[in-house]
Amino acid sequence: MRIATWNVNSLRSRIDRVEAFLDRHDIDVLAVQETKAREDQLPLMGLQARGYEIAAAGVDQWNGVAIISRVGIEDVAVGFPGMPGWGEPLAAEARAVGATCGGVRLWSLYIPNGRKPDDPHYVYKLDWMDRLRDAAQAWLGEQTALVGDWNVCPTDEDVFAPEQFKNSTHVTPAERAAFQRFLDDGYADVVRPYCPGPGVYTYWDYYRQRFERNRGLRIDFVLGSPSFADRVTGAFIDRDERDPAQGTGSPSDHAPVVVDLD
DNA sequence: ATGGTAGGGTTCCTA
Repeated sequence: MRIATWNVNSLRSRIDRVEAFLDRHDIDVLAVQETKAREDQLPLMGLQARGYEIAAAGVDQWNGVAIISRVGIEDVAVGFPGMPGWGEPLAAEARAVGATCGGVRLWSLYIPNGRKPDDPHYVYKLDWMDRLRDAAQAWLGEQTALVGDWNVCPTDEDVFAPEQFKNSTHVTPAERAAFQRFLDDGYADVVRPYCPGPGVYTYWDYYRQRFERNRGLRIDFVLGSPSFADRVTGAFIDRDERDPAQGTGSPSDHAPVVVDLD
């Protein structure tokens, strides 16, 4: 089974690239973030024609997430118990959707950006991560994958210019500690062993030709529970999908991350 | 300290 995660920065404007990506790499399950579409706006026709089903966090928000699967989608959950806003009508901005696909419990996540370290959104980000951690501890015994845009660079090696990010979100000790706690609990970054750094990123800002100069960040991760990690046989970051010179239409600012399971 | 690009929730806001 082959799974992937990709912050597409609008599913509607990226649908041609998404469909081409699914075809090219023979993807079974794709978790997407920043769908920027209501449920009634999702571009389903091409996906359904390819045999995929979709589970989306059904609110009107730019941070929306979804899971696209051709190996079944069961037990869909919008948000997780304890998530800030969980159970409320808008489900806390729909930053998390979980489903069981082909025996794997997959969570498509958009961790709050944080905006600025002195912004209330930064406090919300740290709280959100801790609440996710609380819930995720209960899933360690299952085949669980926490995938998506974490908006955290775990080490200086994951930032093209650490000195430029000194007073920015994504690299603060508190964010790194919040990320590290998932690893301490037993979740593993299953991609890094196959994509060693430095200079390996998943996101490049649109401006200043950051991609062309490989000035990026590594912020998209697949964290696997032990029984999930045991099944991983390979992984890669599809940099070509971030290349404006390749494919149809403009690219997302993130590249997809692909993981193979036995 | 600022600005640069992309997408939508648009003539501004978020990333």
